[in-house]
Amino acid sequence: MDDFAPVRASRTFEIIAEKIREQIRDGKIGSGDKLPPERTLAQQFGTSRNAVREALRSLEHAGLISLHKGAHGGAFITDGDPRAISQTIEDLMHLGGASLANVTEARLSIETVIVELAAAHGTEDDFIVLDRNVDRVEELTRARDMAAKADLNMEFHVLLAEATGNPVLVLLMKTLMDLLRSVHRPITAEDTADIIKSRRRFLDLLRSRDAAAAAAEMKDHLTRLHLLFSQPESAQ
Amino acid sequence: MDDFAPVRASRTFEIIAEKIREQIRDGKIGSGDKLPPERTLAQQFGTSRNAVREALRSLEHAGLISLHKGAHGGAFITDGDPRAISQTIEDLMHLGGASLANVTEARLSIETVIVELAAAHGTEDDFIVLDRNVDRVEELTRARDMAAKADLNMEFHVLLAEATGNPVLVLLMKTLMDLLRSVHRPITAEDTADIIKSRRRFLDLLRSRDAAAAAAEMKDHLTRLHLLFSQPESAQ
DNA sequence: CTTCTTTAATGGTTCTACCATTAAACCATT
DNA sequence: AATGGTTTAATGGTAGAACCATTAAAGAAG
Repeated sequence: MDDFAPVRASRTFEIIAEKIREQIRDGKIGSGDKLPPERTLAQQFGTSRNAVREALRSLEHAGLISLHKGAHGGAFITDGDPRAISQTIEDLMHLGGASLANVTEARLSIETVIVELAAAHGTEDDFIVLDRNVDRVEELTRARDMAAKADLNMEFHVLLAEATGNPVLVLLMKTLMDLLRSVHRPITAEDTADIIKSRRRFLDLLRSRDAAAAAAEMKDHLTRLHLLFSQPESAQ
Repeated sequence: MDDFAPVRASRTFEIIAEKIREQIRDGKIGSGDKLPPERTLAQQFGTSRNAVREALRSLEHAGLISLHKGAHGGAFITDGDPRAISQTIEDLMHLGGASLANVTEARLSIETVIVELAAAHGTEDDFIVLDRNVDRVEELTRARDMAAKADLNMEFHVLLAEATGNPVLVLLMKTLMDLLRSVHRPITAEDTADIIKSRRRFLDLLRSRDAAAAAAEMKDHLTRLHLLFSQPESAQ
């Protein structure tokens, strides 16, 4: 591996960014808090406003802060936006030559693992949240609100990841969903009844802690969707 | 999900960054190429150098470019640095409250999947590369070069991911390894003989395309290491 | 031919000024 | 009093010029 990478903590804006990161790590500032205005920060750190801005730019790109203009604007600590990662992966995909099929395969693989862990560690509360999601999908299907339905369908997978109790897996799933969303066409109306039925079966299996059967059900469902990929309209 | 996010493509440095991204996507500039100097870019885009610098900052944080000072320095297109993602995930872990155990669990899960795919899609060339890695680990063990050995051991997992032929999985594995490396203590000398033996068995199973047995061997090995975690010295 | 010095290119930093947007305070009309 | 417009101050965004620090190459000295 390429260890011994040049250290370069020399640049002042990196130091500034690191100091702010520290404050977040140490809990001195947390989600929702506002950082002082740029001019104040520049004075406090004894640097130029430019350096502060470049530091904020870096933190913003990392999804740690979000900037708002105007009076009572400023830099606010976010609750962690996974889109930062998605963007990065998307960039690297272009450089590394990854395809949509690669993303899909990775997603299928991770989903399988998540199902197993969710069956093992998921609580009844987790399952109820999943139930509700399916209920809402059913409603929206009747209302023919396809855009909202697509979002909910993606949310299902994220909620499933949350049932594992592992934030890292949640993050990975969110990232992959975000990636897929950026290239997907609007969802179609068809197959929805099937999806809902499959989901209900899946949740039953999850409740009975039958990881293998649940994984099989999910895999079955996903590969069926996977087939739709090559066709003009696909989804989720 | 939180769609309808504020668009905000207004800021000029974002437009600049996007233009450069486009050039990379369209292949007009590629890995290793050098961007024009900041002053030139500012002139070309008709903006201030400040805006250009903030755009470059963003691209740098994304791991797309790397900046070098001095004559013949400049902004060079990289081949995609996964450390950008690691940093981001590390940040989000702090915000989201993820633990080292969470990372380890995620890694174990993904590793299992990777083994299966590697057994299915890996070529003899891939396996040879893995053989060589184990050979080198053996050498370094005799030479007692622990630092280099630790790197090689991590490389093994990345190489295994490469055997799946899926760049996304490679990226995920690199990221997780990078995360683990940042918190790991130096590897110990013990158990190395076991590791090497286990790896050789593992490669044999991989060659015979016995995904299940290979996964079992790897899982066995990893969980044994996992146990060492709670003890003062651990590794890889 | 080697070694030191100079030089020019380039990113890093600072400073100052001004623009654009936003929310709140204020005021005027109804 | 309620409504609606206007001003104002706070704050991020942009611009431009000057200077510093570092680096690699060219040139000078030995």
